[in-house]
Amino acid sequence: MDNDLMTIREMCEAFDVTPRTLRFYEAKELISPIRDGQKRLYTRRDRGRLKLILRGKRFGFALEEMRQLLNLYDRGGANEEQLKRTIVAARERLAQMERQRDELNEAIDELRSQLENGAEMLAAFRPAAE
Amino acid sequence: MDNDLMTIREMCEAFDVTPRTLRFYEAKELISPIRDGQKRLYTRRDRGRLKLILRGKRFGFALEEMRQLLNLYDRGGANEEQLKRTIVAARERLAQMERQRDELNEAIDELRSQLENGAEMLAAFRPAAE
DNA sequence: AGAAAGCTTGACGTTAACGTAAGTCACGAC
DNA sequence: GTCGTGACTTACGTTAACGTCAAGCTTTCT
Repeated sequence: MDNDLMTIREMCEAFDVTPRTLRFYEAKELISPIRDGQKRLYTRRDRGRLKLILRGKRFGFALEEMRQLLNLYDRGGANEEQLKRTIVAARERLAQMERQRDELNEAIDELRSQLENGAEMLAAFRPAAE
Repeated sequence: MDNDLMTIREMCEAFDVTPRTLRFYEAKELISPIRDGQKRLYTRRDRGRLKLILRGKRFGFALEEMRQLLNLYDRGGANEEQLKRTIVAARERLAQMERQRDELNEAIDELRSQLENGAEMLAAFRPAAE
């Protein structure tokens, strides 16, 4: 089982990303595959990190934020203090996401009500109306 | 009542935007204030358009989209055909927004459930866990 | 062995919506 | 007249997350 080492191609297919993305993440120090000559080989650790990175993206975390979180873990995830920071960061993000969703909902309601007014929709786009 | 003409400063305060923003919108042909010498003077029409632009932004419309919508209206909002296009555009945007919100909600639920697991949150950020 | 494939690094390009800096102009105040 | 103030134009800078060449090195197929 060379199941443990994957080429860049395999990684791309497995995670549905482009090679450029993986190299980019590496340049940003988010992952650090080993080298066989000049080729990159990704370990299970890399896959784990990538998985988290992609998940983080779905949460809206920026890559830099994810890097910090991953580093926090590396330097002792067992560390109570570090863990707390991670949790705090996550909580803040959660709050952000909820605010964002609320605003989005308001905008949706507003736009929908405009639409429901049928042709009165025009009023919404009537410049100097009245 | 010079209520009808406003300077760039007054506009900025009234709408909470910077001068740069107004000039930028002008460059993008979203508004077109008249000139008193070299100074810009904004009419009620400009204010109406700006209001719509800012509202559109809250809806997530890009400036270019707003420009098109505003133009549609200008060239005969009374035109049945144009109106339909506007409505279609709005409907599509609405659908987009709803999809976006749904995804956001999923991410929120996911992140929240991680957090609710208290310290198990760590698991979410545990690279090669298990 | 020669060519096609695949990987690599490097570096510039892209998009949106302005920010920011530099140098001019014009006008009321003194 | 000239100083301060505000407005103006022009143009480059910014941010994020890659995309898109370009050009060279290997490995692989035939």
